[in-house]
Amino acid sequence: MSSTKASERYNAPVREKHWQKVWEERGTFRTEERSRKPKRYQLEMFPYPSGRIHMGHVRNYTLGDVIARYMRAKGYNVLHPMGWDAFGLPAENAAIERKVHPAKWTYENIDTMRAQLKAMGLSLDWSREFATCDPNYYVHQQRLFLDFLKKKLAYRGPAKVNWDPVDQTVLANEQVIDGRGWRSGAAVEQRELTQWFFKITAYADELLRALDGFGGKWPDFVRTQQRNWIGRSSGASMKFALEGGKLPKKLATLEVFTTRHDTIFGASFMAISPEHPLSTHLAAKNKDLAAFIEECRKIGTSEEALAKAEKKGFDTGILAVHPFEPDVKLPVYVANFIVMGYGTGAIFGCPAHDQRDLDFARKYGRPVIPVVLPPGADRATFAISDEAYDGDGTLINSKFLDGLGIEAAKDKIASLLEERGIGARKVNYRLRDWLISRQRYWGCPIPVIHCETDGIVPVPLDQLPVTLPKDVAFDKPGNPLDHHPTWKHVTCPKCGQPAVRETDTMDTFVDSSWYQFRYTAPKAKTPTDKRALQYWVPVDQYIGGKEHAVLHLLYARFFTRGMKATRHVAIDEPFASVFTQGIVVHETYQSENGDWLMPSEVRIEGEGAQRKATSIATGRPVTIGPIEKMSKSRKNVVDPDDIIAHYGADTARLFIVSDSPPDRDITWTEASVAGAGRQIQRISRLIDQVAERRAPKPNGSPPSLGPEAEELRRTAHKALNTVSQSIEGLRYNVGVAQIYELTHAIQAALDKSVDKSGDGLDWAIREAAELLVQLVGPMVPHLAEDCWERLGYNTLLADQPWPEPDPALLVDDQITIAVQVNGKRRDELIISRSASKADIEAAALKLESVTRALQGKPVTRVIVVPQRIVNVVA
RNA sequence: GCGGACGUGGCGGAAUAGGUAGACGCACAGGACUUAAAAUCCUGAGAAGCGAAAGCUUCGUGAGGGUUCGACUCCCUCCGUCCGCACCA
Repeated sequence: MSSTKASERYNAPVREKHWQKVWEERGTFRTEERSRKPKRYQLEMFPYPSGRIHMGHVRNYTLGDVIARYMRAKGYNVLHPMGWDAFGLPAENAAIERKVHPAKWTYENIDTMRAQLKAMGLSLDWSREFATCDPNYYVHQQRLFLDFLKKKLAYRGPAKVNWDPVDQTVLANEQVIDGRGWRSGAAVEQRELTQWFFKITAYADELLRALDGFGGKWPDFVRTQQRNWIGRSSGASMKFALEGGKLPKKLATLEVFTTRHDTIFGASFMAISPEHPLSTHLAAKNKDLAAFIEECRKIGTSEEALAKAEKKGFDTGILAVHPFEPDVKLPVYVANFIVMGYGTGAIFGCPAHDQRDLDFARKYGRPVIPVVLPPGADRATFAISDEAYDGDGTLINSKFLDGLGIEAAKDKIASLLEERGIGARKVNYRLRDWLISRQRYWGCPIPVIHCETDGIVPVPLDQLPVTLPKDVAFDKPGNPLDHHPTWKHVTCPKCGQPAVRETDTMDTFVDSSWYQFRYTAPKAKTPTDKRALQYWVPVDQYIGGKEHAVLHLLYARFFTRGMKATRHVAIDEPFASVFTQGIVVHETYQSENGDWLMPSEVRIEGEGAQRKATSIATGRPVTIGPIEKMSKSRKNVVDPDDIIAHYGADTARLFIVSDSPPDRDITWTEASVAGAGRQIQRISRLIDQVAERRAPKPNGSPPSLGPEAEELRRTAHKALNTVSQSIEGLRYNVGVAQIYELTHAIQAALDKSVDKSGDGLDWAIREAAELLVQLVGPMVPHLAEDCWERLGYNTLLADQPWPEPDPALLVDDQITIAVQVNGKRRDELIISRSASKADIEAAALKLESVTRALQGKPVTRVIVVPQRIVNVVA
């Protein structure tokens, strides 16, 4: 490059700090409190303050920031807040392992991470920041809890937990490894505790039905997974009389829930859960059964473990009488794959038409009677081997049901059950109530008091918040709140007698179930502020990880309904639109002795099959492993700070938005980051060259333009159109590709025209360059701001309205369409956009390439799709 | 085990109301600039084959089948990878 200025490198780290200061000083991203503008609530899932931000955060917040900045430019009053999901298990682990108080650990992490996020140049309104561990936040959550309690949306009930007998503590499923506590190594037991629940099942049907209205706004997979999670199934309850043992009256009939009551004549056994009252009753007098149940307990509480376990049963010797064939008696087993939490915790087994039942029947030698004949199958020869048949068909071997279809048979059985009073049509849900009790310190205290005389007493509102004691010890096993010397001892607010506080804290999913509302009025004296809510909710676009597809998003949906029932909000659904991003993945590296190495500790040479890695520290060879999700355990992490310090935040941001579609996983590679860094420099240089031209600012209507200038304008306006659409559709990678094409076009124009006047090229270059700067603004905001200044403006780019494309420049008069012969492309045709079918056909048939491909065969048909394609069929 | 998604050159990806597959970028090769290197710019390229060249032919979107004038796109079967499974967040 000829000029000295144009060859100067853009010093991103320095300029980024400058612009961040300018934005902060001017309060550029402060949300307007009172505004006539339309609102836009842009939210990304807030982070858990684990220590330092990771690339997943960088991705999440970059994706959101692009929209937030774009919407701001589009004239919206944007709410784009940030806070901290600050309660949770890792803080307590740190307390145990490093003897740091959870609060200290958490707030130090928050300080670190806040500084890191600020270095990313996000357009956040930091004045609304809060942490969920702050009593100013959780006081409102306690109030919500009490309101839920009043409405019976919160209640106490029994639940099974993983109990570590050595650590005297409840374990999370992820803390149970192969049936043992992760810290103590002790065999984990199951204990039944009285726990707090939220009554999410009260809204099961509503939560399910509302999903239908999310089409196009929520990812389909999230909707499907939530549907499956709620798991509505309509079937029937059915009572079986029991024989063969002295059973108390309550246990003498066994009720099951089934969705396949049509297959009742194929029933060959009964199975009940190890936790079923009948199991417990029988085990009291049967040591072998008690041992079996004990064995089942060791499988754990997770559904996954239960499903993977080998199916086992224990014959109780009790028999169940078939409701429609009194002579048929079915043995009752206790089986490890029957879950107490679903239906009634008991089933009848029909091996021919259910795979699990079939596996069980084969194992325990129960008969397999087919009762549904597949269409076209021969009744005489149809048999079940090792695969159950769960398809459609006609009933056989089923007395009065024979010949009926499945639905008709279900209907008949259900009617009979109801007539005889031994069952009924029933809708069942897989969804269970939300267990919110946690026997942990670092969570929101549940604000109730247990009194011997008055029972459960809510803490009076004027005594909220119930704050966590600061002086806690983590050296003893168990819940620190429980063995704190004074904290739990209080007087009953009702009778004044000594009483104890609830020492359970809330699941941290509660904290994140309503934070989206708190941002709209973070300092309000009540949980929410009506006026602020009215303007801001719902969240217009929520962005976060796929792993939250069910739990977090479903809980927040439930909580919103609960808050509506308790008059804290007026809407049902918190998130109008949801987007789930992919994860950030990276290669893994292992030294000879199997230790994992960080990417920064490895030197890579060569490429393809020749690619080799060595340890920088030792010079020894390193094995390059598969590409996996970035994780501390695999050490395949790249610290965002290092990237920002070296290349600048814009490079990290550009890397995030180029190439990979936001919803797919993105592979972090050093080469691609360096590539993004080069693009930053390229744009910077380009703008310098344009600025040096001192071309007129493109105010008013364009001068008369030569063909090159006209072409450049078309390219620029098409890019503007594509980029706008790509941002709105969260397909940034497509927009970035357009931006690169635009930079090429501008560069080519710059190289072409020197001192030529009258063709308006300088004018077009100037216009294209300004558009380019505006288009990259949401993605690489610091660079864009810098370029805007270099183009001679003393305004902030962040305050500029988003440009509008000239529609006339978006459509070409001449277009190229493909010409096929028998479906194979043989040529192309440049033709007027408005060409008729006949014109296109005639033009195509005249082509020599078409004649040649036809090889003299007569044309039978010509398919013409105007503006797209012509296909000559011979 | 159950539920859900994804699969396109060496790599990330583009093209979906079924209509020119491989835009754009990375890596690579050649060239320009340079004493040299870095940086930068230009050019090339899916694979195989034919041709001196312009160019032409065939094959190609995880595998196999189907629908269609035409399939990355729709349907069926299979394979692989990833995510969730209720106390991680």
